[in-house]
Amino acid sequence: MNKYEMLAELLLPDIKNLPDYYENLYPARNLPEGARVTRIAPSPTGYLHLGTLFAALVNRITATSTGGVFYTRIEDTDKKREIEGGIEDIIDGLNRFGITIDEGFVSGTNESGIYGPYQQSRRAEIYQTYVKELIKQGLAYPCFCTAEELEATRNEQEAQKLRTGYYGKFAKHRDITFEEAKALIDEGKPFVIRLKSPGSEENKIIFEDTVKGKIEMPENDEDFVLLKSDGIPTYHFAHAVDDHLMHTTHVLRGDEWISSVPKHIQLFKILGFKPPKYGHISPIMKLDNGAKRKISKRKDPEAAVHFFAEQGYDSECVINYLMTVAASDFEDWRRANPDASYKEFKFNLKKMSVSGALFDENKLLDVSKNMVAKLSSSEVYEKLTAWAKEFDSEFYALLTKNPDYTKAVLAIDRDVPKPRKDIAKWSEAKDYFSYFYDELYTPCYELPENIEKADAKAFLESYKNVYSPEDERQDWFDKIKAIAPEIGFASETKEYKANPDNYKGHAGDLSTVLRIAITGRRNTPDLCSIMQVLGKYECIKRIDSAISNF
RNA sequence: GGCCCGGUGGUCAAGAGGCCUAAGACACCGCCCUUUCACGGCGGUAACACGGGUUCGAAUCCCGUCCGGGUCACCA
Repeated sequence: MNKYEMLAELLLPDIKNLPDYYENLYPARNLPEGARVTRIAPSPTGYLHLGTLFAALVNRITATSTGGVFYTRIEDTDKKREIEGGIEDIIDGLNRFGITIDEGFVSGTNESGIYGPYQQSRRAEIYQTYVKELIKQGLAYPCFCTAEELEATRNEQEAQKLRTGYYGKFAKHRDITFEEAKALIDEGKPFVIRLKSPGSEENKIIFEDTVKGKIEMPENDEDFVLLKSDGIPTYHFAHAVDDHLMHTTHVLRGDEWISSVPKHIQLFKILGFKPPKYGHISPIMKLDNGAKRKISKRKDPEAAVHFFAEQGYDSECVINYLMTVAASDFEDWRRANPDASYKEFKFNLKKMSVSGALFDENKLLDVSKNMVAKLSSSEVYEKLTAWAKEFDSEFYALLTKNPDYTKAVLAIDRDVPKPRKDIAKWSEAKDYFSYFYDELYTPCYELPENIEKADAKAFLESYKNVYSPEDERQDWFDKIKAIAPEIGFASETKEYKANPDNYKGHAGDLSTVLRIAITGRRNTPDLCSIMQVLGKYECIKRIDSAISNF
């Protein structure tokens, strides 16, 4: 045994396997040419974040459009930050948005796949096996520096305006001998394992980022930590080992990782692994006091994906919105394929935006409106009530008290060739449909400026006498037109426009009066249908009330 | 501060040296259609960060400046 081998035994005495054991355990995937294997590796430190959802979408769609595999792996190597239920929250959250997972944690805490375990805290032995091999080859070594010592050298570097970090002459234990290490271990000193970086800052590495293009950076020369003192790897090391063993072809992650690519590439090289292709996704930003900044968990409610559920955005709408952000050609495709699932879209990483996009709620609203307008009234009923059940029990009770009535309400202007684009998110529905429910309805008797109160009253008085709840559209409007001349209004809009001075207004204005009397607002779906749904008793009641309140 | 990445209308963006008098979408405004409300159609306001090159020609290539973002942990 040479010195390095002795050191390896001293440091990791319990590791008996050789890397080959794992290389054989996790054989190459049997996939067709061009199939991409992607993954998302969240750490269970909090609720599902918008950025995580976005990254998951990009990975998912990349795998599906190449016939590949998308899997999840839990990066729980930092026990301090872990929160209870974090895994389920993220995995189930993904599923709720229709992101299906082929392998790894597929739902809740259910794991599947032959490349597991898919949780880093249960893979310690695997990482240690590879680290041990590195130590044997003199490519890794123990470092006994304390946090204070590290802090001190950093201060020193800053004072001398030098690059901070554990490298070169600042790598105190780089050449530690077996004897020195043994003495320190016998004293019970904790240690980490660091890489003995063969890199130099003078050298440049160039890599082709699948979304950002060619990137050139100085080679890594830092002896960064591979294994923490608890024997658990850092992200960098776990990434190299896992993505190699799980045969990931494309690592698509947030661009905050871009600066550690030199470390990663170096690791793959040293370990003798073939590096994956990297694609760095720009974060979704937010405008804050005129400045663009990455959306933040702490400050922005919309950072938590839960926000969208609460607001009543349909999960599919959110995904479609995210697709417009992810792929600049998605909207064109959507126009050409209005009814297709986004999953059929041929996604191309190169079409991704290189700079971070601002989160645009208007756009989300628009995407949602268009999608909700396509829903049938029974689908709307299902989704609306499901939402209300979870987030607005009072509204839910109202909605479900008389399901047939609610369905009739929702059917207005809906199951038709050109549906109304009105609701974008379910939380808007309560106000939007309020006049259908006495418990929610607050009348408003404000007339437009061009209509006199006396005329409005006179019209309503006449209308009340001819109104019949059975009237279909044509009859319904004919009655309004018939009354118009009696009170100085034109029955035809054209007549009025031809000679505006001859009339007080036109039949359209009178329908506005009726609309206000019945619904308290000037903008609603088809009034005739509304009156049919409301029924005679309610309509007469509201008309009477309007006559005395105008 | 070092190292990276980016900068086209209010927002998302197309754009790979001449097709750019710069597309499209959202938002906003106007008009038209219309038996109400919508839907729809048409149109409008509005942009290549700045300065130098290279070139017959630059939004596109190069350099610098400025601005924005990221990163510099035993966090991921």
